[in-house]
Amino acid sequence: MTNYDKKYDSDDKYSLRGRVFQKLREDILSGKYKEHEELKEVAIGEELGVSRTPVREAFRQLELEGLIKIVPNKGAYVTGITAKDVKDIYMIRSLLEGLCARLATEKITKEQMEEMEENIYLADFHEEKGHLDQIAELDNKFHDILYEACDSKLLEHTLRDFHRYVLRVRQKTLATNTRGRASNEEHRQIMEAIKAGDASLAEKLANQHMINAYDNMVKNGLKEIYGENMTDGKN
Amino acid sequence: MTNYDKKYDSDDKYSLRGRVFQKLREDILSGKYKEHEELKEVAIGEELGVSRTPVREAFRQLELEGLIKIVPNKGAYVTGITAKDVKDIYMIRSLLEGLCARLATEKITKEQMEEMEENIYLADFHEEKGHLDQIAELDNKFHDILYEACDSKLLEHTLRDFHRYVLRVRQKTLATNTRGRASNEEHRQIMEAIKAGDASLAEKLANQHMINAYDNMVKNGLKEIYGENMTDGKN
DNA sequence: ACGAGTATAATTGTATACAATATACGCGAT
DNA sequence: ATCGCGTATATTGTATACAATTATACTCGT
Repeated sequence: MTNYDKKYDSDDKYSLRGRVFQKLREDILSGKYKEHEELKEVAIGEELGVSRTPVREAFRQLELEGLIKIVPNKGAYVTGITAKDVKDIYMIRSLLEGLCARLATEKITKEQMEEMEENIYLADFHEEKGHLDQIAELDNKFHDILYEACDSKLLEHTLRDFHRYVLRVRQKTLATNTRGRASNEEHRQIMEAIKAGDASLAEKLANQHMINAYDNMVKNGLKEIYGENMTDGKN
Repeated sequence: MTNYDKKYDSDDKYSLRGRVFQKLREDILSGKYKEHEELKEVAIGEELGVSRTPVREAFRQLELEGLIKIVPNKGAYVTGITAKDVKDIYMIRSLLEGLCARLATEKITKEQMEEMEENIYLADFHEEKGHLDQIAELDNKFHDILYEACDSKLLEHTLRDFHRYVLRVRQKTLATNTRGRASNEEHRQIMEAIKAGDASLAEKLANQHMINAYDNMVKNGLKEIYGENMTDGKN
């Protein structure tokens, strides 16, 4: 019997392809490669000291993650996120994070619950100290815990994708204002609803948490960041 | 200025990689390659008359579509769908198809509306005649139209992914009983809600449409098909 | 007969060579 | 000057060669 169902990271750190994939994803999300920039196989291969083969395979993965777009016989381009895309993602996430919280209410383990409480405690601490990087990291972590707790591989995977997709935008806004405190307070309420076993409440709070996050983004600078595309998202 | 944002199929039909990708996807969904079966690069390359290179790249894409799982240095295996996966997908789809219908209510074009009405009309016809294949195809088509009509690339893409993912299961059950008629009737109600501009009703109906589809699957044979994994999905 | 260890084969991972395609440039005609 | 066209160049697509890893089979000792 083979062990096909063992848990392997699809982006393994040990193959060249995996390393290239991770590096490029990091560089795109961090903004090293800007929107619509063309990624050339040889250039990236030389920069990382590998041949085109693993680079090309990494490209295929990046494309399906939505980070680049490959045009046959032409090239690979970093995908742009329009303001409308961001709005759509938050609408979708609002529903799915709600579902996730609802499911987590019944499925969460004691360890995960503790991790969640610790996360909120730590976030409070760093909020007081004004450690913006840690706050952003803990915010991501909270959602990761929630995704894991819902006990649905598919939902977890889907939410992670969307979450990652908006990281570029989210980090900038979370670090520039007082949303951190409010966000953590909402995390606390979600956590307490889950702890109390109130699935409906947890769902509703998670729904609203996303709506608030989005509203905040719109208020604080989404327009500047993606100004030229804002017309699309006017709706 | 480059035309990076033009619409190209990510699975282009003209490159070898694209053709391999489509062929393998088709073969997996149709059941030619069974669950947990190992796909070997050389074997598939020879069968299709191509080298390993395009096959390997197609594999990367298939993995991110969730159809196969690549274990580093070992091989590529067709992923199994557990009963729990199916349940999760329908939960997710219930929410997202609802969102899709809601958005479509405001965004649908006259052409799409007509296409939808025609779809339902045709489905009625084939239902009378008992043309099971056409019924299944029209069912898929209805959802495709709806996805397009919501005017959200991301939501459309997400829903298409899930839809495709359960095709293996869905076809079997839709073709074996009287769900076809009920399904088309629900399509009609959704369509009329959209036509009447009642977004909330359209959303609610689409939600329920998915729940009904799932319930029907459970009643009619999901257990047989994925019997050995049903315990996971007990919930 | 059984298991450890090792050689052998099969398979994937990576690099390179070659082919096809798209882009850029230059040259000439108008 | 501008447009058309052909050649040169760059870039991606594919095939093949080689390296590394994993699976298999066999030998040998007990």
